[in-house]
Amino acid sequence: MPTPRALAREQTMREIVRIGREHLGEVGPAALSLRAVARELGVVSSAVYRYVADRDALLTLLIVDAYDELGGAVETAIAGVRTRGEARFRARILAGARATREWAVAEPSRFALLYGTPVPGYRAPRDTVDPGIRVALALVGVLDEAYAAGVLASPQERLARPVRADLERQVRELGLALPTAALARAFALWSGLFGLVSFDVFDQYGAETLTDRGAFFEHQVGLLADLVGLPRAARAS
Amino acid sequence: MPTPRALAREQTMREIVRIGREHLGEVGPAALSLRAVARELGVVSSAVYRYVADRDALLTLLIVDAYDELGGAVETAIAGVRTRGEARFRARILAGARATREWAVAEPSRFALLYGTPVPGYRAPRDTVDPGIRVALALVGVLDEAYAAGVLASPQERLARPVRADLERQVRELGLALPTAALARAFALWSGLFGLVSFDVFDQYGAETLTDRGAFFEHQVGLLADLVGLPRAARAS
DNA sequence: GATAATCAAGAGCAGTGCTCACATTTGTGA
DNA sequence: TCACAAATGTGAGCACTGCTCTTGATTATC
Repeated sequence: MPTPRALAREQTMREIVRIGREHLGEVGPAALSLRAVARELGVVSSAVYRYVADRDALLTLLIVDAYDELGGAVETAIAGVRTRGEARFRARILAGARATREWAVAEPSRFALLYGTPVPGYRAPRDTVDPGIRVALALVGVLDEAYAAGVLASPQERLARPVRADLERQVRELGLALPTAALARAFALWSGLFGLVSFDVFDQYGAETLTDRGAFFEHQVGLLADLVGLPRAARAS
Repeated sequence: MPTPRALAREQTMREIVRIGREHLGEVGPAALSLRAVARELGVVSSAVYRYVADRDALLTLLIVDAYDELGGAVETAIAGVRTRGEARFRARILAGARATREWAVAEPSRFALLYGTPVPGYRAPRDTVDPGIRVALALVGVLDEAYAAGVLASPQERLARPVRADLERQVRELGLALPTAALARAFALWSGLFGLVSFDVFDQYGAETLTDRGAFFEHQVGLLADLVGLPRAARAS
């Protein structure tokens, strides 16, 4: 039976995260201010240190929060795909990628918090790694299923010994059916996806280079899906 | 004939950039302090505003500086490739990619300044876009040559209309021989490369996932080179 | 040589993260 | 029930930040 004080504490905690998230949306990670959060919480600045050790601790809270939301969005997007047959895997990857981009475009500051410059002096604690790889796991999961269904082309390039060893360990730890070379390609999909989204959100293409970034993204993800060995919908039968 | 004062000014300017670059290496973009630069310059904090309008202006200076160095490194790496025959294009792309990663690993803060979270409230001015695409241009140049030499496979996927229009304009403006679909793939190479480097520099792979990141990177870039249509060295003759 | 542009200094404003001594509230064991 | 201890909030304070403004010194130019 939780004491009322504990309840109040939990609620204050949630409130802090809420306000932090809100401010993050307005100013970006580097400018996030504990004092401003305290102000909006209606409390003097030093009081918030009773709940949050550090500015870094607040960032960690917000990082986990953001990872969770992004991970959830990608997972539900993948789960919501209704396509049937061999094309379903490619459709799932596309849906997950689209969800990633849409979340990032809608929440650029939070995306930046996760995949941009690490905040100065900030070292990610343990709690952030599990939610951090959720998106990657979702993508790899789809590819693993595709492989099990015999839809995924098996790459035949050879891997250097240390790379092979690392990937074999990953395959074991995650309990995958995927061959190691295919897992390597899954990594390419993952980092490629975030390269695309970063360039988009951080405006790395010139301002007037692309008129329809959504369509461009779609095409690029299609290329990544090719790379990873997923067949195109229109089969050359 | 430049007056001595103008000379002094230029030298001070260079000194500011030098110190800024140095501090950047220690603290990261968000924590870069004009006051600290002034201190090390041996001058009171307000004096540096005679040379640099803003903290943002200093960042712009450093951004251009970093873009130039990275661009130069990539260009000389590409120019230094001695491989002959059809394999030379792939070797050049690999060399450029390697140079990118090596520069980024050696200068994580400056890489972050270029490709990480845009600094809060910072809007890139005109001066930064030209040096900003130097790496991209170098890569595209290699691919264009490869295409002209008949070594680059021509992709046959179709492009959505807005994407095709944008890419066609790019082809025209840059005076490329490359088909638009190949340019699309060149973009994939570009963003993929920076996705890889970002993940590496910003520690996005778990801390203990990869034991030999250099080898892993090499493999991944190889995949991107495949994607873009460059033939592997070992031909299946 | 007088005038005007340039540069440096120093004080000051508003903001930041964070610490500490202190007061108040709240939970708990004797 | 009451005293004691833990938890929570306050306000002052330190050292730092970006940036502005006034004042004084230096330097170029007419």
